[in-house]
Amino acid sequence: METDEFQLQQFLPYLLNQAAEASSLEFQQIYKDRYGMLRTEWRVLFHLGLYGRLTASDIGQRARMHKTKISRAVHRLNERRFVDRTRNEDDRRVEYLSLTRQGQAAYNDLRAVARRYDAALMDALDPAEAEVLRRALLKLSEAGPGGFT
Amino acid sequence: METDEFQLQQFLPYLLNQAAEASSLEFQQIYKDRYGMLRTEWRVLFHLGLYGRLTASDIGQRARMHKTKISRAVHRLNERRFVDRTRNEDDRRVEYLSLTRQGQAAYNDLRAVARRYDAALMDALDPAEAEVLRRALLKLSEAGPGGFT
DNA sequence: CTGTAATAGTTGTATTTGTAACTAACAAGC
DNA sequence: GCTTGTTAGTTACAAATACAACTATTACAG
Repeated sequence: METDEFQLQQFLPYLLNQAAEASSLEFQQIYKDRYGMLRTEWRVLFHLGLYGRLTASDIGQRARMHKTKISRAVHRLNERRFVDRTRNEDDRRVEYLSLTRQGQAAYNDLRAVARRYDAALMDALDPAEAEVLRRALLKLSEAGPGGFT
Repeated sequence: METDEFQLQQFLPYLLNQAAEASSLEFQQIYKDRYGMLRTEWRVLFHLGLYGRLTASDIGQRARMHKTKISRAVHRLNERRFVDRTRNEDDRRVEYLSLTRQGQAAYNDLRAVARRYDAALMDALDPAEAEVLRRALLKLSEAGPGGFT
């Protein structure tokens, strides 16, 4: 048995994807069932709930989401009266997005669920471990491997 | 400023997804450019490279991947002569999958890249942190939050 | 002004994915 | 044997995504 054998379970991108998928599954089910939202829509909703009025570009930067995804998510959220769109009259290219009353209610509800969900996930970890995990994930989110290719 | 304000950056599924996406991007580019593979195909390739001959169901269990994804990945990998399919004559429902010489070569190449890539990712973390991260990710991969809904 | 480039956001089309229904082969009860 | 159920894998169709090309508006150089 070679000791330097490559282990798939040790490959960080794989591990991260597995953990991300496993940990998202049940929560995804909740916003889908309750509000018929897709992941992109949920993300837009949460950004607006957290930061208030934003443009599509703002959300794109913060969430690292492509503008076409955002455009379509916003369209659907607006259609279902979760989001208001108001054009900036000083620069008619940009449009401000904000939650409607209904959007705010959905956000409040899902935020509460998310808090409990997060706590339940954390139960699998001890507190020190959880803290290190968060820090590490933030670092990894910043960028990929430094100038790999 | 409320101290119990929900923070999106603290929500584990979100953090995990961000980190997974960021950390997969460049590697994804490599197997796509060099071998025209999709993520599902890469995963099948790696499972066969690591564990040798497997059935589609075996891969599905190990990788937590749906059978239709595997079916399609195997089809394409076979088409491009990366994997061989041989029917089990004792039970003609099952089919054994294994790497061709060409598949083995691709696996060897990508495994080497993955090792270096992983090392580069790890450089952003200190060793103790990396160890905790791996353990935590494995725990989270096992299951979602315990009986949440 | 006018032409060129940049920015915000949208739409079109080809890929990919998810879900359910399907075929084929085996197993087990009667 | 024949029905019923189960398992392995595939296929069909709807939904979602990626990528490129597009419109509309502003900026700015000459």
